[in-house]
Amino acid sequence: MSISKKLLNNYGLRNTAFRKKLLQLFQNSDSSLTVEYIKDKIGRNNDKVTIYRALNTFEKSGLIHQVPDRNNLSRYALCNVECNPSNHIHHHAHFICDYCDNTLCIEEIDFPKIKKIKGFKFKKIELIIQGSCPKCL
Amino acid sequence: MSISKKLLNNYGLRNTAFRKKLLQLFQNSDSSLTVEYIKDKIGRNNDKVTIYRALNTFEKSGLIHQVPDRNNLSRYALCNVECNPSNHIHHHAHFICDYCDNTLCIEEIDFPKIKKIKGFKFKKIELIIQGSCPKCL
DNA sequence: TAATTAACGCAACTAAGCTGCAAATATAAA
DNA sequence: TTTATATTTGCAGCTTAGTTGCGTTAATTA
Ligand SMILES: [Zn+2]
Ligand SMILES: [Zn+2]
Ligand SMILES: [Zn+2]
Ligand SMILES: [Zn+2]
Repeated sequence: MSISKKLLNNYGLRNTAFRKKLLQLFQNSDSSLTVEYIKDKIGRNNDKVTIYRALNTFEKSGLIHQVPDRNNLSRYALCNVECNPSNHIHHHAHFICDYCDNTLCIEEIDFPKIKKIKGFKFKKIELIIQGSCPKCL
Repeated sequence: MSISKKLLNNYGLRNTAFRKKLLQLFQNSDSSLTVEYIKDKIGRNNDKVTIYRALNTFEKSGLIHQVPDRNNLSRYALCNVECNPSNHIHHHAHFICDYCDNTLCIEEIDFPKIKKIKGFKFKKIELIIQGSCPKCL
């Protein structure tokens, strides 16, 4: 399913000019985006509240997913096209660069199998790696 | 080396009444603590700034380490006694409970070996698991 | 085109965490 | 023990990411 089709279908999202611009920002980037970056790129015509709400909506729809950020800010990356509101689980690692503060989704890593522990129920496993990214190495 | 001795030795930390109380809170708990919890337990005589600064100092000394929190709040847990200012790396997973919002250090999990990827340098690997803890299962 | 409903923009708010400074307390020196 | 020095604490006020409410605007539907 194409991303614009998902935008239309899921939750009856309306295809507004702002949302198209926002989606393009993600598609034109090879990494995740912070609100600050989006604010800068999208121009100050659009309010930060609009950005926060759109990100929220996009996340619920399975268009984007939140990724960890070195400074604990809201940060999002595109999902693969298989995600949707009810199935929205990723099996890739996230890499945080200590130097450029970027976060990257890394599909190349074999996601570790974690064996159960008595007394716990595991629902989601996240692997976060810190270090230096190709640009900063 | 005992924990209170570490408090004295490392970084020349002064053994104040507040710090002893704070350290005891950690020692008397089997999980990690938030600032909110500390505020409640320690009484309102002590200012939140004092708490934040003490936590910061404790972390630098290798007494405690920050753990992930479900709501992105500051949350800390005791280190094992081997930690110190210059060697402060943990090889255990962190478990976040979706129901009681607690975070637990889990030593029982075999920490996965992640193989290198060309272009990256990995310095630290974190494993974060979500689900329900024994109390909430 | 008109009616309906969702999205947007603005202003004001919330709350975690930080900074600066003066007063209090712990340690070291005399 | 007293004095001097350095660190910690408490207070007040600040910063800023993210949220809430509400009236206006724009997209979809009939
Ligand atoms: Zn980098
Ligand atoms: Zn990702
Ligand atoms: Zn629980
Ligand atoms: Zn831990």
